[in-house]
This record gives sequence, C-alpha cells and structure tokens, in this order.
Amino acid sequence: MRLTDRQKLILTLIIHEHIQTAQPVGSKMLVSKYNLAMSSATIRNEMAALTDYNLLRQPHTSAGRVPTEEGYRYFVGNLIHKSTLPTTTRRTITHQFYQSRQDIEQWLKLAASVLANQSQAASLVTAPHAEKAIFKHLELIATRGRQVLMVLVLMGGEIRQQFITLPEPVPQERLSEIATQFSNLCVRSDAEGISRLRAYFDALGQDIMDILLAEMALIEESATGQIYLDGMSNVLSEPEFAESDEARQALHILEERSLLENLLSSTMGNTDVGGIQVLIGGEGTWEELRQCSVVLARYGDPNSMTGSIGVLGPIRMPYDRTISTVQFVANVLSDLVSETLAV
Amino acid sequence: MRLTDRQKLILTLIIHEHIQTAQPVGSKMLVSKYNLAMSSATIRNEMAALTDYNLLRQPHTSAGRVPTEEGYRYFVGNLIHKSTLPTTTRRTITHQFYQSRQDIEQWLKLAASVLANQSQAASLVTAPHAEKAIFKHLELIATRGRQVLMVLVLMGGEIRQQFITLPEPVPQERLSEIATQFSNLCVRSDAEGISRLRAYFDALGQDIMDILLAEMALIEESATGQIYLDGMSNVLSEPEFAESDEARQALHILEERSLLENLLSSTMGNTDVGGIQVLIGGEGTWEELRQCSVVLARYGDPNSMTGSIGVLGPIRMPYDRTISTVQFVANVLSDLVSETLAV
DNA sequence: TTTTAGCACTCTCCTGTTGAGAGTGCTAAA
DNA sequence: TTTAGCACTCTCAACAGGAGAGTGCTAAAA
Repeated sequence: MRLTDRQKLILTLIIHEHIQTAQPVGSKMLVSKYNLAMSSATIRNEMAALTDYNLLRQPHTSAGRVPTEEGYRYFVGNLIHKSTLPTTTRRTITHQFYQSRQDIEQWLKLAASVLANQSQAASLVTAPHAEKAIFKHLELIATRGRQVLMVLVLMGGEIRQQFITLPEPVPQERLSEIATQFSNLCVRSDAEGISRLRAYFDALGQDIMDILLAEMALIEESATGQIYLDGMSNVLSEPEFAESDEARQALHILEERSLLENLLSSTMGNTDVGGIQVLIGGEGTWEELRQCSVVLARYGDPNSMTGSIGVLGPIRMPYDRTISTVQFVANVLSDLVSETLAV
Repeated sequence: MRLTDRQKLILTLIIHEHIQTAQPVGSKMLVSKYNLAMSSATIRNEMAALTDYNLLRQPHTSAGRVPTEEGYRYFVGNLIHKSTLPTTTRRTITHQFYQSRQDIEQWLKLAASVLANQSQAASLVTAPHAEKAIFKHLELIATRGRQVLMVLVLMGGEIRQQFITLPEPVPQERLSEIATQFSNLCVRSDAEGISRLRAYFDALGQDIMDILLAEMALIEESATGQIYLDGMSNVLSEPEFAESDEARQALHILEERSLLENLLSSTMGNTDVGGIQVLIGGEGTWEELRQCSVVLARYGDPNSMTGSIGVLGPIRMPYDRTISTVQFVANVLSDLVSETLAV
C-alpha cells in the first residue's frame, strides 16, 4: 500500500478534522474549510481509494468518512510530524515538578495529574522499580505479641512493608539486632553468607530468618506496586463515551489492576526508556480497549529502575500532542529519578 | 410532621419500588403488585398527603411519585429496619479477610473491593491513622550524595517516607547512629530530651536534627494518607448516570482527593467508631453530590487509630443493605486493626 | 367519616411521516 | 487527470397522532 502525497495530505486532513469535530468529514467541507486547490470530486475519488485501502470508512452510505484504526495507525506510523511542546507549557510542567516536595510519591501523583490535564484524558503512572529487587535495608519493628512489622527498603528507595507473625514474642532489641545482621548480609546477598549467619543464630533466630527469607522471596517476585491514575472523569466528556456502556468498559480497564498490569507488562517489555508505544483500538488483543488508544512510555534508568507512564483516551485522540506530552513528562521523570535515586 | 402507619407503609413501598425500578411509581401499580387491601384511590389520597409533606414528588403532572431527598431522609431515619447481612455473605467476607495476607494495605484494598462488589457502587476506604501522630521509629538511609531517605514508622505501623537533603554528605553509619538516638528520643518525645540531645550533637548533627524535626512536624499535621477507591465503574451502570455529565460529576468527586478528604473530615468528626453517617443528596452542602448518597462509617480503635470507609452510590440506593454492609465491613476492619496494630 | 368507583384530564412516549441537508458515486465534458 | 453536474441515499429534526399510565376530583357506598 503506497499512498501518493495527495492521499497522505487528505488522510491527514481528515484525521485532523475528525479529531476536532468527532464527526464524519465530507469532501465539500474539506475543500471549503482548508481552501484546497482541487474540487470536492477529486477529494471524493481519493477518499474512495483510501477507503479501499481500509484507511477510511463510511458510517453509512451517504455520510462523510471516518478514519479506521488502520488509518490512525498509518497516520501515527508515517504521517505524524514530531511536534515539541510549546516552551511555556514545558516550563510550567518542569516548574511544577521542581516545586513539589522531593518525594517519589509526590512526583508520580504529579506526573499523573499533569498528563491528565495536558491530554484531557486518563493517565496512568507506575512507580519505578528495578528489574530485580535489590534489598538495601531491613527493619523489624515489634508491634504487639508475636506480630512484627517488617520494613524492607529496596535499592532506589522503594519500600515494602509486611506484617509477619513470629513463633514467639521477641523483644525489640533482639529484632533490631537480627535486622542489622540481615541488612549487612543483604547488601552482599551471597548464599555462603546466609549459611554462615544461620549457624550464628540460635533456633529462634533461625526460624525468624526462614520467615524473612520466605517473605523476601515473595516480595522479590512481586510486580509493580502502586499504579497512580488520574483524569478518569476526562474520558467521560468525550462524545464517544456518552453511552455509559462504553464509558464503563473504559473505566473498568483502569480499575481492574490486574488487567492494567497485564497491559503494561506485555507492552513495555519491548520498549526502551525514551521510546513511545502507541496502542490503537486495543490492537486486536485487548477487547475492552476497542474504543480507546493508549500512549505509553518508559522512564527511569534502564540500569537501575524503570517505570511506565501513559495516557488512555479515545481512539480519536490528538496523537501528536499526546505523544510529545508523554515523552516530555517521561523525560522529566527520568531526570528526577536518576538524579535522586541512583546509588 | 406525623405520619400515620398507613402513610409510612406507602412511603416505604414507594421507596422500595423506586429503588428497584428507577421509575416513578403509580397508585394502581402499587395496589396490584403488593396486593394491598385498599383501592388505588386511597393510595392516591395518601400520596397527595405525602407530597404535601415534601416526602414525595411528581416528575410531571401525570406521572407516578418519586421520593424526594427529604423522603429518603425520613425513610433512613425512621422507617428503616436494621437488617443484618445474610450469614453466608458475612462468612464469605470474613473468610476473604482472614485469607488475605496480613498487611494493612491488602486489607484496605480488600475492604474497598468487598464494599464495591456488595453494594454495586463506588467505595472508599482510608487508612487508619492516629488522631495524633506518635513516632515510633526513625530510619535514615543514604541514597546518593546529600540525599537521604527518611523513613518514619508511626505508632500502628503507618509509614511515612520523605527525601531530605543534608548540608553535606554523611556516611550511613553516622546516619544510623543519629536515627537510633532519635528513635529512642521519640518514644518519650519530651522537650527536655530534645535539648539534651542537641547539646550532645556537633554542628552537623544539630543541623540534621533541625531538618528532621521540621519534617516530622510537617508529617505530624498531614491528614489522611492514601484513599483506596473501588467500583467507580459501578455507578456508571445506574440509569441516573446514563447522561455522561452527571456521571462525570460523580466521578470527579472521587478523583478530587482534596474534596474527598474535606467530605470525610467534616463528616466523620462527629461520628463514633461503630456509628454510621448517611449523606443524602449532598445535604445541601456538597453541590457535586446532589445526585448521590454516601454511607460512611468509622472503624478502628478510638483510643489509637481510626479510619473511614464508605460507599457512594445514587440517591436511589438500597440503604438498608448498604448500611449493614458498611457496618459489617467496618467491624471486621476494626477487629483486624485492633488485633494487629494496638501496642 | 372514610373509602372507593368512575371519569375527565394531562402528560409522556412511541411511531410514522415528511422535508431539508449533507454526502456520495457516476458520467461526461474540459 | 480533473471537474462540473446530477441522481440517489441516508440521517436527522420536526411534527402529528394515538396509546398508555397516572392523576385529581366528585359523588356514592360503607
């Protein structure tokens, strides 16, 4: 499928127009609105060709044309011109980040909020986490009786907490001691060290050690933590989601964490930091996303920790702007993360 | 305003019927559906009276009656009979909680999920937190250069983390030492101890101490942390939210954290643990909630930590069932929290 | 005094019709 | 290859009519 320049122009204009109006766009209208140097009949012929290529589609016989998913895909793949965000916008965003408290959680929330506002769609942001969890610090804090709060600090400042129940009550001093031993060990985390430490402990200490190791193994393989969402109500304002059924589907995706994680992990696997993935209409795989497009990017430091950010909106989405926004926010986050968290 | 028994019955039936059908309910229909021992004309007379009392309302001249907010309020206040959840349901819920990992976060997520599923509406759950933050443990973990991760463990296992920047790099050993000193001090937290500790430190130590104290003060006054939401897409399935505008408003409330916190704090102030608050149609105060009702409860241990849970749904909500569900889940959470977290 | 049957009236909602408008495809001429 | 012209198609909004559901009122029955 090889398009002439004129066909490319017409496809671009139709997509442009449709994104703005959410209406099928007709030949006459296109000529008059854009002052094209050709007649509506010519446009019609080209439209017919583009329809044959499955890039456009008619809702019904006598309506204008609407881009197909294929059409959007061609547009995003071949016709989009990388636009950069206006300087003022960029400055505003950067400013917000550097003004917020120095706290990953704040940054992530802010990123979600900025994305949602800028794109007027739903946004999602996952916390950065390392490919492989590297433990840095362990704390054990007695709460009551045999209940102990285990706090694990991972490389990069990620924190995991978990209540564990010991076989018998243990005083805080003893817990602290065990935790310190463990922390030192973890940094090196060699098998030999573990057996040496085991020999050093008494029976109770060994029991605790086993519990800790089991919990840590569990934590190690656990996937992304929190996913920050924002702007979900934005999608409801789009006309294609006026039917509450469609809207519910879209929202459901965002609520069902397992689905989201699934989506993220299977998409982000082959994306590098700095790269952008655009899923249009679920790409045949994600039934629930048939009405939606997702623009995803990866941020962080590929050598230590990475996370994902993305925008979910209607297929009829201003891709150029959304892509540059997502890219920009990803860069800002990358900078912040690698500045602060690298060790 | 004093209702006769018959009026109470009719009001109850109308509310009951309207909750099921979402339609205005008429006199004839009521008689035939419930086999009432009176004629539709009698019902009509009573309906007219209830309409005078502003408990019912006609969408238009020749439609059936619909309960007003006032009507729902009267119903919830006077007519509702405390129903208990079916034993099987209760057992299922309890089972889920005791089967999940012993982790507050898991519990809260689960609570939100259970509430959303049981009530088929949106649910919200706040983490339990103490009236006054009591610090229990401080950890300082060097990340890079002057960046340090401060981890505060509050009474009850609440964890707050915050990056701070020190005037100069400090080795981990030194940080640990300071943290330990501070932890010991915090448990007692007397002013005299602070000045004694200050005298003990060198200039750098004093600087760090000031930063820590400032951050801790900030943390102390910060309100509720995370709010767990679930079931937001449920509200979209209600017919009153078919108009995406209404739906957006409702969702917006849930997204705008500050609004939610506002709502919770001003409502829960005068609610005891075990008590239930029902907000119907925003009660005149919350413009955005005009279409919604909220059932709120407080859980936890009034002497140490409390949190809130609630369900947000359409005004046309099965109050009896929702109330008993919220109450039950609040009790379960209270038990879990006080079992595990009290010190 | 309370309840009920009967009736006229009102309002919504569904259905069918009609005309305007927008857009198309095709054909023949430029 | 492009364009003007034309017949045709389809949607959409407006309107009218009729069925249905529900009401309020009145007068008779309990």
